Amino acid sequence: MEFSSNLTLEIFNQPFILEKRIELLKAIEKEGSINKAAKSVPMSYKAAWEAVDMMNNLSPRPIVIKATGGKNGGGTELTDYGRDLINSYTLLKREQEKFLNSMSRLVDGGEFNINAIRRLSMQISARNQISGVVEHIDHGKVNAQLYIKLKSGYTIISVVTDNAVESMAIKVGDEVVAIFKSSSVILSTDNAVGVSSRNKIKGIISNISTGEINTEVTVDIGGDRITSIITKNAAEELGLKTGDEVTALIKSSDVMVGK
Amino acid sequence: MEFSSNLTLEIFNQPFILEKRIELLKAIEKEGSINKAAKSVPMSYKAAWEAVDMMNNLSPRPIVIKATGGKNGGGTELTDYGRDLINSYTLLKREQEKFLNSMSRLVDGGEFNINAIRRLSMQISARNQISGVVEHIDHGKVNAQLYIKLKSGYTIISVVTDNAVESMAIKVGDEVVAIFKSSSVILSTDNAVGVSSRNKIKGIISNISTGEINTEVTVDIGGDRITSIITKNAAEELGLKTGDEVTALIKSSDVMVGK
DNA sequence: TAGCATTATATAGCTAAGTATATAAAGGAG
DNA sequence: CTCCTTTATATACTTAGCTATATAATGCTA
Repeated sequence: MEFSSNLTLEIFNQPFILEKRIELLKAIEKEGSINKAAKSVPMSYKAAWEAVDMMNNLSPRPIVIKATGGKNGGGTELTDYGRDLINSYTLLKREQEKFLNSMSRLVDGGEFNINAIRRLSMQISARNQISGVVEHIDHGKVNAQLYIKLKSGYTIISVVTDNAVESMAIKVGDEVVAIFKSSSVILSTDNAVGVSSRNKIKGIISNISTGEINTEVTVDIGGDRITSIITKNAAEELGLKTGDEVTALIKSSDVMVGK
Repeated sequence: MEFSSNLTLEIFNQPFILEKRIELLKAIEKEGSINKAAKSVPMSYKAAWEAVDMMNNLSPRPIVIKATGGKNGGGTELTDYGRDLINSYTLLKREQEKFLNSMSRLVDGGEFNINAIRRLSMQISARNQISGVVEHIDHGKVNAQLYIKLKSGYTIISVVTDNAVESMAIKVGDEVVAIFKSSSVILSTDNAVGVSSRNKIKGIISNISTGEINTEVTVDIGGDRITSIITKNAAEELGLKTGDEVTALIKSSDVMVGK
C-alpha cells in the first residue's frame, strides 16, 4: 500500500499553493512570461493567469511582478519572495513524502500500532540535535559505532545497538541526527587529552546563562551549536565566560541517532 | 498559514481510500445498506455503489459483503477487515494532521529551517520508547521532573530542562513518550532499596539474548517492555534467566521525553 | 506611428464526475 | 407465488473546471 497526499498550503481557507502551481511558478521563472510558461507546463493560459492572479492576491507579499506592454510585450517575473516560496514548498513536500513513506512502511510491515505511528511525528526533549552524514559504521558484536560527520567538520561518534542500525536501515552516506541531552555534555578548558570520552569537540562559548544551581553554556563549534548544562559551581571553577575556547566532551554511548 | 492535505491511500496507483469513502463506509456500518448510507452521507446511490465496488475490487481482502435480494431486500455489511481499515485510516489521518500542524507552526514561527523540519519525522535509535500520560510536573530552578504514568501502572520520572518543557508545551494530561537507551537500564535481582536511581520498575524477564560481550534482557513490566543491555559477566553473576523477577533501574536524567 | 508580444478579459465548448431517475434481477418472508 | 427492499445497471441531465479561441489594452521599439 502506498500513501499519497497533495500537500496544499492554505490562506484564509483558500487553496494557495499546490503542486501544479509550483510547477507553473517554476516555468514562469524559466520562461519569463505566463504565456510561455502555460504552454510548457502545459495548461491553458486562462488557468495559468487565474492561478497567478489568485496567488498574488492571497499572498501577504507579491509572488510575481507582471508587466503588460513594453519591450517584448511585457512579461512576468518571480520576486525573491516567490523564489523563497518555491524552495520552502519543495522542502516541505519532500519532508511530507518521507513522513508518508514511513507510514506506508509501518502499515505494510504489519507493525501497525498506535505507538509505532505516534513516534513518526515527535518532538524530543533533548536539546542537542545536530544533523550530519554517516561516514563510517563500525559493527561490533552487539553495538555499532556510527561516525557522523557534521557540517562544522567535526565527527561525532555514537554507540547504538546493532539492532537499531539494522531496524533503522542506517547506511554510510545517510543524513542522520545526533541526539544527546545537554546534561550529557561536559566542558573542559584544556584539551582534555587524558579523558576517556570519545567525543571531544572544540568550540567558542557563545552564551552563558546562569541559574541558581545550574549554568547553561552554549558552545559554537562552527555552524552548529552544542548546549551544555553543568553546575554553577563547576562553571565558576573553570572561570567560563563568553568568547572562551572550550572542549565539549560527550560519551559516545550518550549519543543517540535519529533518522 | 495553514497546511492541509487529503491523505489518500493508493493501491496499484489507484486512489483507494479517501476521506469521503471513509464517511461512506461508516454510514454503511451504521445503516446496513448502500442505499440508506448514500442518502445519509449524502451522495448519489450510483457514486456510492461505484465507490464500494472499486474498493472491494482493489482491496486484497473484501471490505464489505453485499447481499442482493432476501430478507429486507438484502443489504451491505462491513467485514472485520473493513472496520480495521476505518480505524487505521482514522488513526493515520490524525497523525498526519499532527504532522501538518507542526509544519505550520514551524513556518509561522519563522523557525523555518531544514533541520527543524527534519526532526518532524524521525526515528530514534533508543530502544525503549514507552508512551504514557504526564500526571505531574515538578518545576525546579533549571530542571523539571516529569512524572509519566505508563499504562502498566508504573510511573517513570524524567528530568529534562524547564526549557524543553516550555518549548514542547508539555502539560499535565498530555500523552508523551519516555525515551531511554537500553544501555541506561541497569538490572537488579533484589528490590534495590539502597540505590539512588529514581526509577525502579519491577518486571519479569521475558527474553534473554546473550552475545559475546553483552547480554540483552527484555523485561515485561505488564503491558510494556523494557530492554536492557548489560555485560555478559554481570548477567551471569546475577544468574538471570527467563521468568525471573528483576527490577529495572533507570536514572531519571537518562530519560528523555518525546511528544 | 506601426509593429510586437505580452497581459487582461470574455465567451464557447469539452470532459469528468456527479446527480437524478428509471428499471431489471435477486431471494427470503409471508 | 407475491411482496418487499435491496443490489446491480443504464441513461439523461447538471455542474465545475478545464481548454481553445478571440479580442482588447498596454507600452516599448524601430
